[in-house]
Amino acid sequence: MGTTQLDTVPEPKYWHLKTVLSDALDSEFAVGEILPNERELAARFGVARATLRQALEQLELEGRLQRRRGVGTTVAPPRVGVAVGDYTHTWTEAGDDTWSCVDSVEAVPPAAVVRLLDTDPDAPVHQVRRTRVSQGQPLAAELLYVPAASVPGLAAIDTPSGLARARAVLRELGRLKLEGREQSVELGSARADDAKELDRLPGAPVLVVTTRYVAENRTAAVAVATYRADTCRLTFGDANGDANGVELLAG
Amino acid sequence: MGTTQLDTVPEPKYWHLKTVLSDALDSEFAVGEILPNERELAARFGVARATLRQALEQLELEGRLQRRRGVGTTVAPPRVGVAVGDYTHTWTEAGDDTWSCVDSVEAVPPAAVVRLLDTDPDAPVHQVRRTRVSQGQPLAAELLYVPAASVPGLAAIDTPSGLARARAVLRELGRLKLEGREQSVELGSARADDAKELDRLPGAPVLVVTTRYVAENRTAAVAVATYRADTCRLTFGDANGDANGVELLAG
DNA sequence: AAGTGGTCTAGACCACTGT
DNA sequence: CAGTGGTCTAGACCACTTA
Repeated sequence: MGTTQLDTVPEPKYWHLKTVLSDALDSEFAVGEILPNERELAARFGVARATLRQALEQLELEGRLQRRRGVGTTVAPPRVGVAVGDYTHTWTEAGDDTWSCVDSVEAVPPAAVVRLLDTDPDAPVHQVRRTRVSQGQPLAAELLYVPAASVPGLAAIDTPSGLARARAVLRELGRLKLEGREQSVELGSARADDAKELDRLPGAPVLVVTTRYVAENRTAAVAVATYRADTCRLTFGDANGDANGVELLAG
Repeated sequence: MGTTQLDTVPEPKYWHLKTVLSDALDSEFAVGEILPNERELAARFGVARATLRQALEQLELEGRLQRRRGVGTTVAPPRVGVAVGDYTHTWTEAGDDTWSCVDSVEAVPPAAVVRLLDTDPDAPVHQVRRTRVSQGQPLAAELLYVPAASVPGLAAIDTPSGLARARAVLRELGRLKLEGREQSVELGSARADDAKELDRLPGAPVLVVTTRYVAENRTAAVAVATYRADTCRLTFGDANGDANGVELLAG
């Protein structure tokens, strides 16, 4: 298997520390259990606190730990599998694991989104903010960009803004017959507003899912959803008949 | 748009620094250009080097920068879109953007993979190592787990190990008629062996794509591919007719 | 050999959470 | 309030690349 070469390169301390801690998590700790605080752990391992933190950071990145300021470091449960590749809950708003609207405004989208929408760079579009929650835990925050052309039935002065308006946009969007969809996933860091929805600090690692919805041979809408990278595993089922959206890839 | 509230919470220095640097990258630097070194940048902004590094780290995570020890920090090109959701190049080995075999051994897979394979926990399986390269840049390292039952035509003593054996396993695997596939994406950190293939340091952030191949109502194989999170954007096309695997979501 | 980013230290203070 | 994790400093040394 792996290179059994005698490490000519000495392993960094934090890397070794991470391995030791990881093993300890498997054998000596239960999910939800709280670890000794950072100062004590650092002392116990004979390293500076910064070095210990480097190890903890990696373990949190891998979804093994959860750190909360003022509280402590706890052992994280296994990541939740979140379906992002099926059509079942696209615009609907019902059940435990679906999107729920927050609000809506009309504004000019960022340049990156304009490229996908192929609208006028200065043309305002409907922006609908949604969040996805499962089992009480916030999973994702989304910003949906809907050109006015995609919701012709929506009177501009229908409702000024807010939740009612968001629902109105989605209702109109539901009339469209989707012909296809393109998605991409990349690593990002949470913007301040998203971080707030996700109950994380700004800059927290997130998986950014960009979806381009195609209808009538045009881009009907673009969604940019940021999922908590520490707690989520995104699933793209191809031949699975899972009823609800949240399901594990493993048994 | 953004909360225009007067920040009751003072912004961390590294966060503000990141914003400033990000803007500078957009306006004053070209792709591939080399930045001033960390010590000088830190002095220029009047912060400790560790603080500056925290900002650089985030920008690297977002794919804006590329740091190489002994060389310097350069402005990264936009992320490459990598198709992971189509069937075209599954076992084949040809062209610029495909998998190329490295070697193969027979060994007992880790527990997490055993759960997906539903084989005996102690039963060895064929493991094929592959790498995915595009435009000279390594994109991903993969470990394919193939139970002996999926490749009945392969004599156990066909070839001892190495590249020839890897090709033999894939050839036999090609005889199977795939019925479906399940994929998941999650954030991870590169193991030492993967990091070497990806030309990164151990612990570098990666997107781990786990694929379960289904044939004849059984799990034919499981692939665990780790993509460089800094340089890759994974695309899951649903209605796109892109010929080659590497294509942008945007135009 | 010089210059780069990567690791590590031993402190300090701040922001947040609970009681 | 005491205790937690988050930020920040000013140094030091190491590993690596390039010339």
